[in-house]
Amino acid sequence: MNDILLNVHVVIFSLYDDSLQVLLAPSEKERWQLPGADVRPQESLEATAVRAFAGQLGRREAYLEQLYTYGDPGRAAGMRTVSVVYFALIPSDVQRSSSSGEMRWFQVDKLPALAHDHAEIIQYALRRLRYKMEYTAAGFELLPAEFTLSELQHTYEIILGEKLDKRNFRRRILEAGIIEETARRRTGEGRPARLYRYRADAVAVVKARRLFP
Amino acid sequence: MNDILLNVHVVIFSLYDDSLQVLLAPSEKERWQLPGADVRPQESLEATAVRAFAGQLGRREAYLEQLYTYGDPGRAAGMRTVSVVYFALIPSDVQRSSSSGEMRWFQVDKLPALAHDHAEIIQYALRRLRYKMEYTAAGFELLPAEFTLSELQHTYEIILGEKLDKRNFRRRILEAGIIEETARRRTGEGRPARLYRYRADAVAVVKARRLFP
DNA sequence: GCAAAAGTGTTCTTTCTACACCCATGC
DNA sequence: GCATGGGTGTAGAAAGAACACTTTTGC
Repeated sequence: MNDILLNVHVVIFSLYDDSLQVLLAPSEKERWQLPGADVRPQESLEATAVRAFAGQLGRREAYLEQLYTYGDPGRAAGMRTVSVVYFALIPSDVQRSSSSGEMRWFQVDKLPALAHDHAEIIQYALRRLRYKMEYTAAGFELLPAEFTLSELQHTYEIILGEKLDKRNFRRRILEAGIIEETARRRTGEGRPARLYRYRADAVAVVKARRLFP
Repeated sequence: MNDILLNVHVVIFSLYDDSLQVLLAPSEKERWQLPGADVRPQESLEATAVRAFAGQLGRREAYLEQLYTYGDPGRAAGMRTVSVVYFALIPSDVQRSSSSGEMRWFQVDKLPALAHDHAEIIQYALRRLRYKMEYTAAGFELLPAEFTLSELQHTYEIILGEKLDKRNFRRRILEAGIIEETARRRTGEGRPARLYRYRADAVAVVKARRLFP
């Protein structure tokens, strides 16, 4: 059973510049890879996942979910490697500290050459993210704590890759009862927009049916 | 990175006696556990999963899907253990060879005392199975190659734990186009029932919306 | 001929989709 | 006062839910 290397990788998504981005670390031979870390003897897999991108992000907690475990022989050059892969969603207002290490953000539709099977892993994570967005309220995890309905709709449109109807979107999300008004408004160009926040008490309110599109 | 044990376990579901059953192997101290095996150096995780219950079942291939990877320190007594868990669906017409080893089938609602976190794992697998049944056509994997609509409906009722309307069920499943008539009928008590089979060409026909209830 | 399971349509309700104009602010 | 994004309702279409009787066979 030994001679098998066990590590954790994380597909970290964030919304930036009107596009969905993934955080990657440099790898050998001009390639890039998913941030990762080896599992320490007394550390949970989730803790390893968090450590894989610690320092890279602000304090605020990210949404983290286990994605899949890849372990076929021959998927990595050299030693037999089993990778437990997580995916994380980072709010768009956290510091994108380009410091510490040489990690960089890439648009998911403009990825560089990737090591091993990491391109395939990202595609799978993306599928899961889209799926998740349709049935649950995962979109909030990519936004600041307070957001306007337009920003939220925009998030869904970017990830799902399709335009949504403004009135239907608003009706659905308000009826679902997963967000609530705040007293504040965001001002900018045009009429100020009311700010909403995710309802902490509405964790599993996600009903049976699809929320979106 | 060493000192971590990597193995694979499988939650094997089958339909029997009008109830959903799970295959378990004896463990220490009067407890039972999910069938499992250690990963060999040149073996894929899926192959390990198959090996974990080989011999126990007939030749026909089972549906196999990765469920989750459990790896928190302290989840198993002794050495730090990471378990990649799969779940499998076995057609109800395969031989239930009680031979080879001492494995036994248990009703999911009458489980014995289980080792480690295996009770929790089975509960999670059951949730996933129910979820899967609603959105996909997974029910067929628990039935023989040919089956009647009543048997299929019965399968769904057992797993979802609720009665379904016969006419609506038939309409929906036929409109979904995932099964097709055969020329044969099953005879028994009452009027003979037409036999259907799963359409091999209808793999991903599963549309956007829920299939069932 | 009767018990047992198979098979078959319609109506009502709910949900979904498509669609266009007025409002509040900054410049 | 006009450009910019915010905010609002309704009607027609589609999907879902509820419901009861006839048919075919074995005994």
